[in-house]
Amino acid sequence: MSEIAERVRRVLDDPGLWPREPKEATALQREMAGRVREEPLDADAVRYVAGLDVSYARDDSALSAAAVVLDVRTMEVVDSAVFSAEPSFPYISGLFAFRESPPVLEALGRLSVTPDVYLCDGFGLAHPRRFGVACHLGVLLDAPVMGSAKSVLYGKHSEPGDERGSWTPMVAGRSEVVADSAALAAEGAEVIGRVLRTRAGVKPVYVSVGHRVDLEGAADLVLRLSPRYRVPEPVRHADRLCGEHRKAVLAARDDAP
DNA sequence: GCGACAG
DNA sequence: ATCTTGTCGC
Repeated sequence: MSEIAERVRRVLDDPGLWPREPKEATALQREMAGRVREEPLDADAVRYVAGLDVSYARDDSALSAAAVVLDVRTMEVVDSAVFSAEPSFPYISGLFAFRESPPVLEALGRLSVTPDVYLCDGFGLAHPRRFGVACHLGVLLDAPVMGSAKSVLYGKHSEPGDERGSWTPMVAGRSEVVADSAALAAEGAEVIGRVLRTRAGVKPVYVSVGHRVDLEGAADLVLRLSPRYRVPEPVRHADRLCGEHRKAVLAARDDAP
């Protein structure tokens, strides 16, 4: 069994990490947030990136998670894994990780290639308690994780320029669009993420540090991973894979009750 | 108390 | 997230 698979098993089997009540989950986030570490990420040294995503049935009766590993140097898929089950935690904004992490970890435990860094479809530090799913997975695995979300949950930001690669900082505070978030950052506001235009003229993505990466390195890598579409390639692949898997599971279930 | 609210 | 066809625009 791989090192990651062992770590995954240990984490999933620890009942103390998976509270059933929102109140306890929030308390656990506050506790675990102190373990997040920001470290320099040399995007040039990264080779394998794992994109993570989860797909749900409309009635919430099933879910499928996928992890797809890409070689950044060729942008080719080198490994992938999926896992299906029933949701064990409701969707509550801010407690997203308690719903998505278990199936994602199960998928990660089934990979053969060990990723250098993981990319979540969601936030890391850009979270009310500075502990989004990217931080959560990072701390549980003690691995480099970054987050790339498609909409804002928390934080003030201004709109980046229309060109691909243009960006503005996200700073702590209630979700709000401001005239100049870079000025707020320069005045000392806590920078929690970056609004990044991965495709000219298209809505940007929101990048934040999960664990053991830095914002600069994460944003650099996310941009490289998005040469053509708004959403970074590893996440696009994972999105497609878990969606197909989830549909297949539902079809099989309704086909042979 | 009211509104917001990753996927 | 999911349910869904066509359609507006470069």
